[in-house]
Amino acid sequence: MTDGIVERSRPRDRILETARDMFHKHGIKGVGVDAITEAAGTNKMTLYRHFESKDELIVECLRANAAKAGAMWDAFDAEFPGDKLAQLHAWVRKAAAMLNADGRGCDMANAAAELTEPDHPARLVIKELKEAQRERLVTLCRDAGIGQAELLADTLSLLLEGARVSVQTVGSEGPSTQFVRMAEGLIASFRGAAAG
Amino acid sequence: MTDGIVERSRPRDRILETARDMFHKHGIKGVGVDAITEAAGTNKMTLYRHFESKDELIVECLRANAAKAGAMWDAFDAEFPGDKLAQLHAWVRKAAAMLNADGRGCDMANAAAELTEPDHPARLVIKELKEAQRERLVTLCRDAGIGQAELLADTLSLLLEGARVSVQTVGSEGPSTQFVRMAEGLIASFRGAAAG
DNA sequence: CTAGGGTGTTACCGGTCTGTAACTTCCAGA
DNA sequence: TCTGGAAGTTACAGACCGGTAACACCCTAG
Repeated sequence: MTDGIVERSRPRDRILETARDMFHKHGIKGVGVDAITEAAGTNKMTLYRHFESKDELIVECLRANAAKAGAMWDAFDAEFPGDKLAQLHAWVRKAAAMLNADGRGCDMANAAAELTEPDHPARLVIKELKEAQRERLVTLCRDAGIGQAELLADTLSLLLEGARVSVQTVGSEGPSTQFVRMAEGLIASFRGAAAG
Repeated sequence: MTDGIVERSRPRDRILETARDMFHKHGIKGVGVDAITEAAGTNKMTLYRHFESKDELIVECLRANAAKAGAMWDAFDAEFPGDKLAQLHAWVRKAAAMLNADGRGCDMANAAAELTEPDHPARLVIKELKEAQRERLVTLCRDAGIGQAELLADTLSLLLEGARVSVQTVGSEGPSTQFVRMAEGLIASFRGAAAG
């Protein structure tokens, strides 16, 4: 009974939240709409009144995930207003904390692995949301005064993405344990280099 | 008609090869055993005479993948016998080449994303095969005379793993384009540091 | 030539999947 | 109190899934 989340709220919200949780835990193709609606304390007809298909529900879940990630960034800015470097270090800490939180990787990456049809509606939003996240990290690095901001941001992105899949494949005791060390080393190294 | 591979060979081999190809392209849950056997030019009964279940077929495919990867390592050793550093650079080049080969990431990582049941037979072999690959890369780094061989190997692993999912999510024009640059920079940096 | 094992064929089982139809119930707002 | 829309219920369609049974075939080893 781990998939609860049946607090009283509007059915659409319950369905969205439950679907996010279950997609994350069991994968997209591993969860049927019946299971979602049951866990959300409602029924299939209500789901199809709010979402025209399972695919649209998937897309909506991905967007909701991105919104939550965006809120995380805003929290960094609120916690260290103006101090971009502190925000970057906060990003590293937060990323590492989420690594050990659960053994499931990034929902977008997992969705991309599952939804292989090249024209699946989810693929477009995955790409656009990932690009937005990259842009945000690049901007943070640049505003933190780092010279090769793009390269650092991309390296950190790949490291984190890799750490997530590593946790998923070999567990949290594998290479991902070194993520903070790698990331901090990189930031220090890039800070040491000449700024543009 | 992209899923062919119906050359005349023993049915078991055809099934295994076809399944590897189709799992890679369409994901595990995206391919049914009927589709595999049809593409392999045989039928479902023959499949179940050679594999006791789809899960066992999946495991066998993963092992075959690992064997192919192992052959790649042997090729490095044959091409640059004794020169471990050259083999490491060859590894980087090969990894980068495979990145742009197709937009699908690592089969093991994809399988781990799809097969969420914690006791799925595939999860065990994924972990053991990934750990073997890590061991091999660590050994190569160590034999190349790098001091912090484990840290370099783990960093390179995460970078590659991350690059693979990046290709899968935003395409080959994203952060993964910088993979070689990142990897070579890391190797140079680790070589510059003091050796144990 | 014959026997037997590997293979192919067809049909089927029970279950699950997404998605829909038709109808009832409930509840809030006028 | 009445009404209209949102939500719940039941049943179903049509497809696909993994897996099995029973039987016909073919080809090679003896």
